[in-house]
Amino acid sequence: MDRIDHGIIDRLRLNARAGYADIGAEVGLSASAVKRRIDRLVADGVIRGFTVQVDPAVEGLATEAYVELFCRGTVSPTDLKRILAGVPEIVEAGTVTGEADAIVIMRARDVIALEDALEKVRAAATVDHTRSAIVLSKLITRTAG
Amino acid sequence: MDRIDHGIIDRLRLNARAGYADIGAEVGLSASAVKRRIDRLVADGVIRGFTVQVDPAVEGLATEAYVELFCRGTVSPTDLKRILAGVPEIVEAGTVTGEADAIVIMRARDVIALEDALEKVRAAATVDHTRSAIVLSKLITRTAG
DNA sequence: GATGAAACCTAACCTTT
DNA sequence: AAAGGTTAGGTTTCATC
Repeated sequence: MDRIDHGIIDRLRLNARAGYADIGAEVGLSASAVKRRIDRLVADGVIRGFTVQVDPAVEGLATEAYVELFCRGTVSPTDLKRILAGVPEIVEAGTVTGEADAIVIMRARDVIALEDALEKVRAAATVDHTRSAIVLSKLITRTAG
Repeated sequence: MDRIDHGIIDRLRLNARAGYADIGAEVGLSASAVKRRIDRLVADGVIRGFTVQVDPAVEGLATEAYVELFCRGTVSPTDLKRILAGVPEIVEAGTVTGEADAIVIMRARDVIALEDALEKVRAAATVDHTRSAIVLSKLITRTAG
């Protein structure tokens, strides 16, 4: 993982279908040298895969929300994980510093479906309450999701 | 967006570098028909781009934070977008319902780098203050990011 | 990094509905 | 018209040196 590997990954991030020669021109390497590096990055697990970014509206997952989770007493990350794993609408979740115990990102077809999913989270005995912020307009999306 | 388009996207999701002929064999179309459909999906904005999934640990972006943004007066989503677009550490951002004007997800090497990035956001005249929650442990990751 | 054979992409043209 | 198939060329990939 040197400077050139990072350059190659940056290029692939912008366009995973770019040709080896094009990438090589950017990072100052021949096409075959670029291919050897990419093959190695994939073999080593640095690159996990090549994927496509799709308009969420088309996917039927237009409604997104950031949800803060507040629990009763002390809950271990393992317990939280078990509770959240069963809700497919949860796209991302993590324990956090600050007031809340965890922050959860959810995606669903519409607000109704989102509320249903939220109800599943709230149903857990350890969950005291939640605070949701529904996304109105997406400003930046640099993840593949 | 018929059944075949969805099939093509599913294939691309698994491997964005797959050849047109390979995809065609899966969905029952010739290579050129597949290319025409993919070109159309990109032109129509259904496919936003092709990207790479990288092991976050290797990338040195281990530290993540959810940041609530509070602005002075009224700020348009367009203005917000302009402010946030210049900070590469921002992975996702959107305007939201509730108290905050926007929620921003950031990723950086460590807490120091995160603070630097946060400072760049705060530097904007329209930003009044921010409230950050640093991720302690990731519980669920269903996005490609 | 260069080479050459094989595979692939791409655009033009033709056929089908 | 709109969508798919076929073909031919130029280009890219990929193993080998």
